[in-house]
Amino acid sequence: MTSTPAPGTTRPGGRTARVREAVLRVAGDALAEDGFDALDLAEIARRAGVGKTTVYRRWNAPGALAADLLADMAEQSLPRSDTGSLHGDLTENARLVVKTLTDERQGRLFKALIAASLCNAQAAEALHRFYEVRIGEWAGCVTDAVARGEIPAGTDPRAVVAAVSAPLYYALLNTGAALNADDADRAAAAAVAGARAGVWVGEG
Amino acid sequence: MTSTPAPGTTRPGGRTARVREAVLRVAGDALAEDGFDALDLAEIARRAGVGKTTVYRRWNAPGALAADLLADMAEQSLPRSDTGSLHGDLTENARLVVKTLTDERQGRLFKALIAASLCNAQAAEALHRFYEVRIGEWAGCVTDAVARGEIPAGTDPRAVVAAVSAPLYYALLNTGAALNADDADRAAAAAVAGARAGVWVGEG
DNA sequence: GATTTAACGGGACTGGAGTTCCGTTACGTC
DNA sequence: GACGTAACGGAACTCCAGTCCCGTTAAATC
Repeated sequence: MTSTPAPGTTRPGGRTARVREAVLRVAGDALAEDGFDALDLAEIARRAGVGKTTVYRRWNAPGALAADLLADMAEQSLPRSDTGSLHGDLTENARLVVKTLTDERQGRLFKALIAASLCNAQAAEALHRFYEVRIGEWAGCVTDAVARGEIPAGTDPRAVVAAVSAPLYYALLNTGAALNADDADRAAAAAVAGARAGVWVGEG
Repeated sequence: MTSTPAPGTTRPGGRTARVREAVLRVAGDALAEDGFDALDLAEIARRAGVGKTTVYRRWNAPGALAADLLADMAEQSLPRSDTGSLHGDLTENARLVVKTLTDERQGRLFKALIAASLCNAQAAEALHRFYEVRIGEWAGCVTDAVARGEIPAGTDPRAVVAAVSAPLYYALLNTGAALNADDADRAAAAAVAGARAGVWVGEG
């Protein structure tokens, strides 16, 4: 389809990389401050000290910019816990999620990125990949628990990790309920209870 | 602040009601088809056979239109199940949610409305109210289960109902995983396991 | 370090979303 | 059924997000 390669791919060196870094940083700030619908590429360019044309050429839509930011975030991996018990590990995971979502900047940023994913196919794909990566990073807690005999063999690790985050995001997005450390602990405890009961044994 | 009352409140009769109905129906179609970011009030007016000025006067922002649609949807209550067991009730609830979210039109509409809620404060409030209403409608399943002695006294009914939907929305929004009846059954089973384990005893 | 051209950047341009103005219609009230 | 005015609707207007054009800079390759 596109006979010409996408801008930034042929010469990803010095200047191009600096422009991308500056734009992504400013875009993150703008998304956290004003939300996805207020994302104005001209404003981003001005704040990043970059030509407006450049931003429109490399990220022709706001959704593509959000997608690129998500791809960048997915690369910044943070290590999982290993407390020795499934309950301990998942509780730490849940508290980390709550800490992130209740952080002023981070919480707004995640909301904006989810909004972007609901408005743009590229951003949607990038967001899904981001969560696949994050879930994969914590899946080891579950396989370790299986090895220790805490939960049944055949338990789907990703489903358990997803079950921890799910009620926290449901509160953030659907009900709008405020989150605290108790919510994190309950989310982890519910996931452990489900795993012990064998709810996620034998998936696809 | 606003000395003049909002348009549509003083004379909510015939014509005004017809305009609102036509605009909300068309807005729902447009949101399901093209998503929230593509919502164009001029286009809505044209399709609804209504003056562009009228739409801008009554719903000055796309988010307000989404909020009004959500308020309308919240009024259309649908009854909960009563199968005689918590597991049976929650499974029916979960399957209903999956059926809704996997429906071509409904799934897209909900995504668009959640996007709207992430871009606009009015829409956010309306969405949160919508889910509070929906959760409240099914809370009786949990209080019944407590009365039957299936789960511990003091269990928070709303938390249990929310726990059923949470993983389904997490799949829809965060991971992008396709949903099926098995996912519904597992969501319900996990909520039951958590409730039996007393995870949601003694909240707020 | 010379050459090629990918990528950047300023400035002019354009299309359409959103606003304003004002005449028309019909809801609510007596 | 007559009146006052809330709400509707057409048309002209404004403003700026997004595009286009073309000259400039610097990354990649030899």
